[in-house]
Amino acid sequence: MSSALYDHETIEQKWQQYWLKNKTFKTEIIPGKPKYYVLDMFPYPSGDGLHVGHPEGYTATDIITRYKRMRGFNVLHPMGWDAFGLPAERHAVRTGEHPAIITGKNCDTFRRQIQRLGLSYDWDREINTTDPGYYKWTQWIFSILYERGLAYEVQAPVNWCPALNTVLANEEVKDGKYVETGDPVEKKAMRQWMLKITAYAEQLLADLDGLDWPEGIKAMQREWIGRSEGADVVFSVADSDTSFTVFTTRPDTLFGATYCVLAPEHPLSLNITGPEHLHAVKDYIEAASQKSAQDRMKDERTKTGVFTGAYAVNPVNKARIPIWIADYVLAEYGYGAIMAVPAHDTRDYEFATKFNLPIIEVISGGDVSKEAWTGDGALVNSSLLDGLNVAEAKKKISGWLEERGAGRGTVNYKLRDWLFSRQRYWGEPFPLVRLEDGSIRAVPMTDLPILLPALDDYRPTADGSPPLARALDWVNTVDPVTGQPAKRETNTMPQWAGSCWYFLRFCDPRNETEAWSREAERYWMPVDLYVGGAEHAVLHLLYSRFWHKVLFDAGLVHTREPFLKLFNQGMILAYSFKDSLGKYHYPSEVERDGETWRLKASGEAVEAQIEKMSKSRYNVVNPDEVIREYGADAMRLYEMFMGPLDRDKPWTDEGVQGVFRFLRRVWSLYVGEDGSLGARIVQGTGETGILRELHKTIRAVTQDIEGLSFNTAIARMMEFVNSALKAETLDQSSAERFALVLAPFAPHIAEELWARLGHTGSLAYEPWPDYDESLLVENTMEIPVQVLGKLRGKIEVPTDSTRESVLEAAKADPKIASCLQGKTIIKEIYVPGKMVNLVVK
RNA sequence: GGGCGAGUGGCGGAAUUGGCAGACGCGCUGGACUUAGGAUCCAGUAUCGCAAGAUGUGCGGGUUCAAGUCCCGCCUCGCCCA
Repeated sequence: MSSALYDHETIEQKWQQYWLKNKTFKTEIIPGKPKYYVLDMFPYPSGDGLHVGHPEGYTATDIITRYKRMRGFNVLHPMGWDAFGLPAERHAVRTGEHPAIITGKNCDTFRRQIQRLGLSYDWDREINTTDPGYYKWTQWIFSILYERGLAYEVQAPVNWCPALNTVLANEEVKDGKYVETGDPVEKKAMRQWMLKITAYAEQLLADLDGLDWPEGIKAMQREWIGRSEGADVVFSVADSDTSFTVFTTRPDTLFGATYCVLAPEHPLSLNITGPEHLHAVKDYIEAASQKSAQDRMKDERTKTGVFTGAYAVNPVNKARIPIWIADYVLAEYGYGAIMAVPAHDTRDYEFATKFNLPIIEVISGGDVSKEAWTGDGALVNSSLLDGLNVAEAKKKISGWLEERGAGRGTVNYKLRDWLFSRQRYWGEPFPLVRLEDGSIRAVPMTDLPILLPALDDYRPTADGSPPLARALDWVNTVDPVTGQPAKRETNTMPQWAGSCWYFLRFCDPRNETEAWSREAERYWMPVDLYVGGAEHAVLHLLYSRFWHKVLFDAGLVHTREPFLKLFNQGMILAYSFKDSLGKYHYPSEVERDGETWRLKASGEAVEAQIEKMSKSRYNVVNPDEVIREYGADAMRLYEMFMGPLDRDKPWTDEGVQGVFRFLRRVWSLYVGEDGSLGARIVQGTGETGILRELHKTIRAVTQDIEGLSFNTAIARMMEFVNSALKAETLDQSSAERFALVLAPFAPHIAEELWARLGHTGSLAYEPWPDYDESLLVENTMEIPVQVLGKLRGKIEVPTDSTRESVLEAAKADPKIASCLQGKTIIKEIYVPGKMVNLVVK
């Protein structure tokens, strides 16, 4: 092993095999040793293989993992596959092959690619959500939710995506489209399973405060939960014995309510409508049912509505106010009914203006003849509330309503219950059977897992039932308790299910008798650092927090929150090239010509832009190719060197070459031309200047790793190597220390250098090098001197100089002296160790 | 419209509490070595200027001995919520 050149391929293969064979990164509970749990958002193993975006987060966590190990922590760093999902199911539909087969192949590809990056996962903990040994426990957790009354069935309008043949959760739909594919989504009434996440709304909101998460993500979750304080107010319907409740965030404006609005879906809508209005109301309700919620919100500008002919009685002043039906009120929010206060609500104002409804000012401060006033002010026209401000009035009126049984102060949430069933094959079957009398039985733990049956055809049935309905032998079963005939649920769980608890399974992945042992959960949880993309801000992170809280209440985990610190890596973008027709071209087909890019073949100018990588834009960078050419260490280093971890940044091939050159320079620092240890490396003491550089580097890199500022850490190491290559000698001990510092970033080359420095075995558990503060102190320091805030010169003074001597030296400097000629110094500023500024006149 | 984030050389990006703007890398320019160079090494590289010097962190004000950093008012882009 004495090749002179930096042969990344040989080195990387050698050490990857070494790590695997020696199980270098195998992790076990070591009582008393401090633990650190570093988690990546585990990937869906798609058929396209790894994308350069994946290794960004994985490399970052691997650096932290390797660093923490060297710091003496027992680090849990596992990897697995979130492998249920639609692409595998589509493949099954097309080919008739069981989705487990393609899933297995894809996992193999991902594992191989990830292992080539030299990531230090404990592969003995690998998990796969589609493994019956795993989803058995997903089913078990569902049973816990079910038994705790948190899972229920509804027949309700749900988000149906015709292109996918399945329903979707609220969180998966935006602007009437599925967020992943953009396929349109419509409302359809279906029987579905829901999880009562709303029962945890308050806790999910409150516990955000204690988390070390990006503020933006916390804000998004807060917004999604959408807590609003207000009041329920009961309005009776005039000349009848019915009444309805509205939720309002502005009970203070109750005296300004001039009409009420029911959502078209409101149960009273037709009942209260007078005969002469019935036809119009029916038509309106029919039309509204065709529109999606998003359309209804979007059409805000052109508000529509219809009068019912009925009146409501305002409980505070017995005023009779008309009841309208309008689709700007959504059935899902609050009670599907509002009191409208046009003077102080923009949407109500528009509606009132359009339909000539009265506008009564109850809060002063604006001009309600022009627009709604939504700010604070003194209450007017409000009898008992007059003179109060908004906050005081809210409080007082809530109490007043409560005393009279006409309402009460309440809290409302925008968060809806989680639609938890999907009409798909490739997901976890529900651990439930339905008896002939319609009652539901949870399948006992001893009968889990409920395995997915193999099918000849993975499509939905002709009558639109989910694919599982084809497996008649499977569907028709018996009640495990009574033996009576029963049918299985044919819906499956959404892909989110498996990822809601995988971090718990990683603590104890081979346990066959429990989902995790109490001991393992106590030792490893919570996750100390969780790194992944921001696209999961609401969905996965909210769902798994919810499950975790349920498990906490069930006494199965010991922390309220699963993830202490969260970090979102940015996206890796890439240049794409588009011709005048809008057709994309591969980067290999274009070349630079000064400012413009041209097609190599025709010379035609093309437009270059930085975009998200995608196959259709022909700008995807394949990590396998990068590794083949430059090696895993270069790949890792480049992804970390591109810029701050949390920012989006474009990939450039030249950038990879830059870090590759750095690694070659590192190699040449240690290895001589004949392949043996370089002549520069000496025993005993080397140059002191380089020793100081090393200690500065260790300090900087240590701080940068702690702050996840890997780009600057790498810059520091580059500086060190540049200096070290200029030095005549580098002592053995410094050479060793630098190899250790480099190791978390570029582990293969670091291991190889460590070995060539005479060590046997891996450096993975070597202590992280300390730096010596006293070595960092220099005898002299350079002080910049400004005159009137402008840099005019620099002086070299002893580090322990007094203010007086520094100022004297500054004034004596010839360049400074010439600037001072003919001027009077009116102020002398010396920032110790930093700079001098002389103010002159 | 509201909330959050960003705007610094040709490019990616550095810059404790306000204290030398442009670290490090790419690219580019020149040179060395070489049959060759898209390898490697050396030097240079914010802008204008021969130079002294002047100007420079999206725009306009302000605070300060000193502002990329703090304050006020704008503009542009990204994300989230309406």
